[in-house]
Amino acid sequence: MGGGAERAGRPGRPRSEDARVAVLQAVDDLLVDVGYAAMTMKGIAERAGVGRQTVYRWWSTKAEILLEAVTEDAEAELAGPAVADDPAADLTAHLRALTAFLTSAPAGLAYRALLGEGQHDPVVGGLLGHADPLRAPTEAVLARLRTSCPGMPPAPLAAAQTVGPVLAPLLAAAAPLADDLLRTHAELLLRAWGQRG
Amino acid sequence: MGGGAERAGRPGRPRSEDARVAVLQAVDDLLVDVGYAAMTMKGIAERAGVGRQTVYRWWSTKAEILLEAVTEDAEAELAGPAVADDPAADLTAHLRALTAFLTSAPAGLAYRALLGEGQHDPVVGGLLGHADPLRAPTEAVLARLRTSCPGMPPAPLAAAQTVGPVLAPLLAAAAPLADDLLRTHAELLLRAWGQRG
Amino acid sequence: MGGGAERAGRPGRPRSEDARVAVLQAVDDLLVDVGYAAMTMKGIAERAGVGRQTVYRWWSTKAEILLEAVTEDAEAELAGPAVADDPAADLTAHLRALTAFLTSAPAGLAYRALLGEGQHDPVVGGLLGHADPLRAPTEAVLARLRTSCPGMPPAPLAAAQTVGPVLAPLLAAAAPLADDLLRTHAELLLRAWGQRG
Amino acid sequence: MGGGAERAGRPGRPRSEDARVAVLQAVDDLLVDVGYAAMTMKGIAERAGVGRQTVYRWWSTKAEILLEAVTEDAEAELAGPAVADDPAADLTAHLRALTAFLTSAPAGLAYRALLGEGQHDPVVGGLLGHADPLRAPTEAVLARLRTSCPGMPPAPLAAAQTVGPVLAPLLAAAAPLADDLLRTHAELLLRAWGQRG
DNA sequence: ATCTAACCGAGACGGTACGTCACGTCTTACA
DNA sequence: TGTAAGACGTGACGTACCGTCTCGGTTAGAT
Repeated sequence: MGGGAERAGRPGRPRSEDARVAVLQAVDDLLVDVGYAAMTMKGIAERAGVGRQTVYRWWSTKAEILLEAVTEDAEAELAGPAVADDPAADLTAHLRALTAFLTSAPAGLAYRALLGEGQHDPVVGGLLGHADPLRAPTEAVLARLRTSCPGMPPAPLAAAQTVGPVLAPLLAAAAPLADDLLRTHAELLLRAWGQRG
Repeated sequence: MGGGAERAGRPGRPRSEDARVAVLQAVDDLLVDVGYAAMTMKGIAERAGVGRQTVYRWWSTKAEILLEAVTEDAEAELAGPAVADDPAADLTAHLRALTAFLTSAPAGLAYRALLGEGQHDPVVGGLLGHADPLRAPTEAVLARLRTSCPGMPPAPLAAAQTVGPVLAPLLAAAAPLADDLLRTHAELLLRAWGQRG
Repeated sequence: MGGGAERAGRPGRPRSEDARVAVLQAVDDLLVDVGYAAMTMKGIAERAGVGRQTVYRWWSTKAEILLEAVTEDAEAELAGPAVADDPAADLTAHLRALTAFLTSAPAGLAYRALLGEGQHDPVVGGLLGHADPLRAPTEAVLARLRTSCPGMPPAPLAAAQTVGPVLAPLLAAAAPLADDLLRTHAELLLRAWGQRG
Repeated sequence: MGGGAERAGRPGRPRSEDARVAVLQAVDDLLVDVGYAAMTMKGIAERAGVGRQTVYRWWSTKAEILLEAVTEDAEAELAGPAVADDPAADLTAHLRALTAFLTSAPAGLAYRALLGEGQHDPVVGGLLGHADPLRAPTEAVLARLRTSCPGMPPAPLAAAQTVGPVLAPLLAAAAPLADDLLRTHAELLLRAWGQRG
């Protein structure tokens, strides 16, 4: 991976931060310009103005580069801006942010591309499983709701019930849930979780 | 697509059904043997004992072949076997069948591969949107439940709430929901839908 | 070959003269339009409006078709038009006709193409050796000259000395001998042959 | 062409001389083993143990490779070994060497193949026109003869009269002139050139 | 002020899949 | 039987990208 542990006074020329940033930027650009499938390691190196070997030295696959490029951005873009004191409004706002992220944000497109690649390549699937950028924001929302939802199920199911109905139509049909259905979704979740099982 | 309209007494040698079947079988085999990513048009043709041009004549991409290979099988494997008279049991059984299909069945693996490809290639995404093999079985179950669920939301959301929480963890983390959580998921859905909104 | 022996009351549909002529015409056209190298059996059949199998039934290679198409034309185009009573003028006229045939006439281009193919394919080389369209006209001229040339060498060498200096620059450099050099060539030949060895 | 201008301290990995030599050798071998027509770029690359792209990087066609492979060899093989003081013997020796080269020497076979290809492909024809391997040796012989031949015509015709009668029967009939006719040919040439026009 | 080691760009290397083309054969319906 | 049409298995085409390697050069810490 690109990050890597810092190395103290090692001899030799240090890694070029310019090159690293140029590669990450090139990946972002290419994803928008040509799409994930048409993106190649060769193309990334050329777009970044970087030697091919330099790319291979720090990353193994385009998915790895994309994951690094996307990781920080995702959390920033998904961080619920203002928290309403109304649970339904709070949850609905999160669902809307999630939908917007997945359909419009560059990082969201990258995430969907990675998710797709994860179905083909188990290594990518594993990386995503450990570094799922959707998890932290979702768990933050659920933590706020937990006090008013005594019947909320264990975290994995609660997260799946929250995110799944938003994610699935996007992945399976490339069509997001309508905006009013997001609100209905939030209300139904809270109703189900409202009473102790 | 491989099917194509029937043609009456056209001149020329007719399409070889042998070749068509051999290609579809080869795709099934290769998906299991080498995985979607390592599957190539060249490899498909060779495994099928068929000319490369013959493959290209009837299909454009490996995704198209896979979609044809999988379409019929999917519905058969997902057809709810026995319908319990208990709604919760009925729904839970469907969710289990769905999980099993997606994690174990060859057609399920193919579906996930296609879903992944759909994130990269909009054409494949469109094909899946129109021929989603999960839709019909799910709507059949929901139709049975509708009488006892006066609060069930519109079909798109109801289907998303049913399938999404099962699908999302599989796609995002390659980890299915635990079996008991499927049961809890079903009960929570029925609770939310039980009372009129 | 296309010609073939006549067959008396054989059963079945007789060979289509239309198809035969269309193929020969197509070969002529294609040679001019796209050149020999780009000419294919498939293209010939399509240009002739004829089934591919029909071409293969009567000819094996494009060279064979071309040879049949060219054979008659060649002698006609090379038949010395008017015979001068001056041997030098007679010979020079023949050399000029030969040069014109090889550089300009469609049949001449076809002959050069066949000659080229003969270097690669011994079968074509053999066909040409037996059906050389240049031989008969050349021998006719030499026969007329023989009375005034007591030193003319045996026919193979005489023909080679006559035709070779015209042919070689064309084949090796795609550049014909200049017109006045043709005249000089004729005069030198006659001088060499004029006195008994 | 394979040669190319020398490049000073250019960046990047330099061209592999091993690969270049292997390709030229492979072409020589294949010409003998399978003939020109059956020789393919793919086959050349495989026989040379070289990537296909490497072949295409430096040469466009098999003819180009063959031309490079043959250029040096040709002059060496045709260099008149010993020069007799008798003009007729000198010229006859050259004609015999030429015949042997064209009928037996590997480079001669390659030259004939190129000559054939030149009839189909004008690019090859042009290359041959500029790099005709027969020209230099022939002109060397004619230069030696010129003092004793006051009637020798301009160089293009003299060369054509010398080489043409040897070359033409080989190309048109795949049959060389008989050995004694070569001697006769030389004597007739010298007789024609001996007296001033 | 070297020396050494790791980095950098460029680009050629042996491979392999791409999608297309033509090969020569075959299998139809029709004449 | 001959014919036009057209699909068949085969295999070369020329291109693109793979991941590796080898150049000349650069940039640091260690000597």
